Amino acid sequence: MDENDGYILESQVGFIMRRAVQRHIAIFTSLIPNMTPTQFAALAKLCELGQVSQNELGRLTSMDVSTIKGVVDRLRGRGLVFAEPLASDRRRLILTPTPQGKAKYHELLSKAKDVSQQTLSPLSNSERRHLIELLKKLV
Amino acid sequence: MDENDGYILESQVGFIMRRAVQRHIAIFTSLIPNMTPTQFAALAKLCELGQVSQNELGRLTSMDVSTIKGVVDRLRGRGLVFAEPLASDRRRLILTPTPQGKAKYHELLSKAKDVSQQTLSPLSNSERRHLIELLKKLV
DNA sequence: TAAAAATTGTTTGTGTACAAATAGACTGTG
DNA sequence: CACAGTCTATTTGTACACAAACAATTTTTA
Repeated sequence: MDENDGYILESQVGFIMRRAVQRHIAIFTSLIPNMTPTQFAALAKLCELGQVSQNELGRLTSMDVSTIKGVVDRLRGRGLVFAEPLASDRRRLILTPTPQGKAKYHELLSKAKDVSQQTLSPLSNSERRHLIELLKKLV
Repeated sequence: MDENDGYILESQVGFIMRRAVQRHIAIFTSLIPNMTPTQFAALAKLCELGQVSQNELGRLTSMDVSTIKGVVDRLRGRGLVFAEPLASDRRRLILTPTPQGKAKYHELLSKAKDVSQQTLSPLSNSERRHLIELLKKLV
């Protein structure tokens, strides 16, 4: 009997996805050195919506409550996001992008597109579409 | 012009991959509650090789030197891995799976296969092969 | 052989990621 | 109205992930 019993680590979907994400983050970091992919995702979604509570932003960007708190705190610390409790529901912490936050988002948008392109650069156009389609079925 | 300028967060490859990895880790955790995917990868590779240095194991499993140290320390703490300095090159920390480590690996192997299958369950067989093929081009 | 370069491992600091526990605030039903 | 359940946010603890700096040990090369 084979020791591995037919289990090849390098062919497991989880292992490969982890490596693909690592490569993507490296590309992101090289093109956008002073912001993380997670921070950009939160800022982008917030700029798209204009106004949203912290937990709701977390849900929309697939971040756990304590993760989104850390991300938002860092964006607030950099003056890109403004937060205040909602008067009509004092549980909620309402977030708004600051003018600098909006400016930063628009400034980084084309680079963010480059990140996606560069991540997908080993693939043809039809392969890119196909990959996105398959991955969307996996979430 | 549109505010988003054609940038749809939910369609960016990095965002989708992050979500797919989150789902995969959730599946892994539900089927194998007392070990992380990373720890299992390190243990699996070590059992496959029988003997390897810590940094080399990190390279083979795509883990940074400080990441692999933490992972190995936890495996050692659970008695699954044995470590000792190599006499002929005193920089190297040589790792070996303990008998319990090998037993644990073989015990978890079929569940690890289930994790991969369940992760890919929204896809047909040909889609699964295609996804793996495309992802391998991305690493 | 002596100095320079490379390799291995450790440590520190920052940033996700998630589980679990907690507190405060709202909502719905009896 | 009361109170049970739900929702928001915070806090704590564990575990990756990586950059950067460091010490110790080979290896290279001048």
